[in-house]
Amino acid sequence: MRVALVSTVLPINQVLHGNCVEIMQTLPDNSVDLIFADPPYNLQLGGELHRPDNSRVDAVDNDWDQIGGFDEYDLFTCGWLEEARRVLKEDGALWTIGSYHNIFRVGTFLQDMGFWVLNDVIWRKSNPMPNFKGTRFTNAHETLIWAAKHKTSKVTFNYAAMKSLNDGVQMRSDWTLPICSGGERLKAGDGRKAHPTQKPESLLHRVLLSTTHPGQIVLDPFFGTGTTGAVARKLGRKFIGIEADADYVTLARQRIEAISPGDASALQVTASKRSLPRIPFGNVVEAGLIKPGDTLFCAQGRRTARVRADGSVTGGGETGSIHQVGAAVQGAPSCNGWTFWHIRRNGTLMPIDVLRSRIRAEMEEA
Amino acid sequence: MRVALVSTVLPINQVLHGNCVEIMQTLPDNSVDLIFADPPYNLQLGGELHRPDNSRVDAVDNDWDQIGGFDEYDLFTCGWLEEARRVLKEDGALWTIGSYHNIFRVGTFLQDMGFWVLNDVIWRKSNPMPNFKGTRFTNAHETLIWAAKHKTSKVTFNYAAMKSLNDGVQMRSDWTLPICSGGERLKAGDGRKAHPTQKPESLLHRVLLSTTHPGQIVLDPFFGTGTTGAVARKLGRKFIGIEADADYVTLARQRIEAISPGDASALQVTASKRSLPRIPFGNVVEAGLIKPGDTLFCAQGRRTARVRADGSVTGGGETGSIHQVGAAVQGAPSCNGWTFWHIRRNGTLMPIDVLRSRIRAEMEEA
DNA sequence: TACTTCATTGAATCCTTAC
DNA sequence: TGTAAGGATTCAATGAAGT
Repeated sequence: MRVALVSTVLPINQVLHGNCVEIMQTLPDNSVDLIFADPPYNLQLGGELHRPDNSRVDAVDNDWDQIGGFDEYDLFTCGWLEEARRVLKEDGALWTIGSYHNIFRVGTFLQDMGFWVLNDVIWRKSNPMPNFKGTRFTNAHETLIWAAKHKTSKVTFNYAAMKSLNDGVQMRSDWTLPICSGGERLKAGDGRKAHPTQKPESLLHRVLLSTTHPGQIVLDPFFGTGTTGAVARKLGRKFIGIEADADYVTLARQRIEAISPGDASALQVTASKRSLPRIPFGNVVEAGLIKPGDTLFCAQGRRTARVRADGSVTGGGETGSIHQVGAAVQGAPSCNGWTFWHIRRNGTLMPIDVLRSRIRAEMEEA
Repeated sequence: MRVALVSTVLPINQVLHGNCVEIMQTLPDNSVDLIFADPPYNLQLGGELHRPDNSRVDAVDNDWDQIGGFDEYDLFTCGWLEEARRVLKEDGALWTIGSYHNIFRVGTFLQDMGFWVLNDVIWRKSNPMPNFKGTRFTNAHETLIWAAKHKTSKVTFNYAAMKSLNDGVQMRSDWTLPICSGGERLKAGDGRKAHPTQKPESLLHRVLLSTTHPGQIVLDPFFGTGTTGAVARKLGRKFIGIEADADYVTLARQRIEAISPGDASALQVTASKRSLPRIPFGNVVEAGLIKPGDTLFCAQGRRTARVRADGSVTGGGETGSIHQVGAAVQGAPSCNGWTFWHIRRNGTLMPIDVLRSRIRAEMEEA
C-alpha cells in the first residue's frame, strides 16, 4: 500500500492526475475553503468505481445485486467524503451534485459525518432530455447539496451578490439554467462530446460567486474536463483539480490555459452591509452631524427620542442606544436604530443612516 | 405487545385514528394500489424567528414533528416504510415528500428496502416563505419521491393525462404550485391554521391523477387534515387514512364528508398561465453572453457602464441594476435597461435585449 | 364599485462580534 | 465558554380597510 506524503505546499491552480482519495491524502488538514464534488452517479459506473482491492465493480441489474451495488457505492462515497472533510477548513463548505440514483445516499452520509446542510438546491434544466418512452416524468433536474463542515462553521455566503444576480429579489433554492451545449461543450478529436456529463459554466458561476470570495481555494475531486477550474479562473478564485482519467486531465489543462483570468476590479460584487465597518452612533454626534439635545423621530413622526452628548438617547422612558430605545418605544424584540430613527432637515424627515453613510464616505477618502 | 388482528375487509374511505404502524399491521399484505406519505420532517428549529418587521414566525413546533436525532428518525422511518411496503400491492407504488432535513434518509431506506425510484419530483413553491435573515437561499421547494415496490412492478402512470395537463408537452419532474392558503387552508376554532403543514390539493391532484386509476385504493399513513382523502374523493379514488391526532381526525372527516364525490370539474382551476419567463440580467452574465468587466453603451455610445460578476453594473458614479444605472446616467426616474443598454459586437451596437431573447429561446427549446 | 393601501402569513435547522 | 450588544433582514398572496 502506498504511503501518502503530506505536502506543505498546496498545488494551487493545478490539475492532478490520479485517484482522488489517494491525492487528497497528500493534502494537509483544514486547507481549502470550498469543495465542489460531482461524483459518479452510480448510473453508468463506467469503470470509475473500484473496490478497495482495486477490482472493478461490474454493472448490476437485478434487485439483489442492486443492493450490493449500493453497498459498494456507499463505501466509495464514505471514502471520498471523509478525505474531503479532513482537507476542508473548519469554516469551509462543500457542494455536491447528483440525481436520485445517488444523492440520497450522499446526503445521508454527509449528515451522519457531521456536515450541516445549509440548502439543497435544484438545478432546473431549461432544456432537459425528454423521457423518450413516456414511462415517467421528464427527468428535468439535478440536486445539489450545500453543507458546512460543522453546524457552527461561519461559511462564506454572498447574499447581496445573489440578490443582485436575481434582479433584486432573494435567490431561491431552485436555479433554472440550460444544460451544457453548443460552443461550451468540449469535443473530443472525433467530434463527439468529450465528457458525458460536462456541467454548464453558469452552474459553477453561481456556486462560486455565492459561496467563495476572490482568492479563496476551491477543491474539485472529480474534475472531469475542468469546468470548476475554468470558472474559478474567470472569477479570480484558486482551484485544485483531481481527475483519474488522463484524457480529461489533458483537456482540462488546455481549456483552463486558454482562459484569461478575470481582473480584480471586474470581480467586485455587491457587498453585504454586514461587511461594512461599524460606526457607533456617538461618532455622528462627535462629528457634529447631530447635536446633543436634537430630537429623533420615527418615520411617521409620532415617536421621538432625544440625543445626548455621549451618543445615547432618551425616549419612551428609556435611555440607551438608538437600537435599544427604538425597540423599547415599539415594544419590539429588536430594532435597527439607523433605519428607524430620522432627523428633521429642511422640513422633511431623513433616516439617520444617511449620516452614517456620510461618515463612511469620509473614512474612504482618508 | 399488542397482537395485530389482520382484517380481511379493507376500511375503505375511512379515517382511522391511531399510530400508523400499528394500524397498518391490521391490514393484509398486497392490498393497496398507492401510498402517499407525508411523514414528520423532524425539523430541528432553534429559538424564535422574527421577520424584518419584527412579527413572529409561527413555526412548526408540534410534538409530532420532534422525533429526535438521526438514529431515532431512521428507526421511525424504517418502521413505517416496512409496514407500508408489506401492505402495498406488488405492482403498487409509493410517494413520499420531505425536505433536506429528512428526505435523504427516507430515500436511502427506500432504496435499501428494494423500492425502485421512478422519479424524484420537485415541488417548486411559487410563493415560499423568504429567508428573513439573509443567510441562505430561500428554501423554495420540497422533494417528492415516486418509487415502485419492485424494479419490475408494472405501476400505473397516466402519461397522456400528464401531457395534457401540461399544455401538450411532457410533464417534467419539477412542478410549480402555490402553497396552501386562502379558503383552502383549514382553520381551527380560533381562526388560526388548523395544521401547520397542510399540503395544497393541487399537489395531490397531480399525484393521484398521474399514478392511479379511478377506483384504486390510496393509503395515507400520515393523513393530517385529509388532503389526500379530499382529492381522492374528488377524483373518484378510494382512500384509507391513518392519523394519530384526534383533532386532525375530526377535521379530516368533516372535510371529506362535505365533498361531493367525483366532482372533478371544481379542481380544473390550476391550469398555468404561460407568460414570458422573467430573466434576471445576471443570467446573461452567468451564461457567458456578457463577461464581468465588459462595457455597456447607450444607443448613441456616449453613456457607458461596466458589468460586474453578480449582474450589477457601475456607471455615472452609481452601482446597481441595469435599470437603476440606466436611469441614473440619464437623470431619468426610470429606465428599461434591456433596451437602453447595448453591447459592441462586430463593431456595431446591439441592445442587450437580444441576449435575453437568446436565453428565452434556449428555455423554449425544451 | 373600483382601486389603493396596509396588515397578515407561510415545513425555517435564519446574525455577528466583543468582552 | 457564555452573555451582551450592535444592527441586519422578506416575497407572494390574501383579505380587510380605506378612498
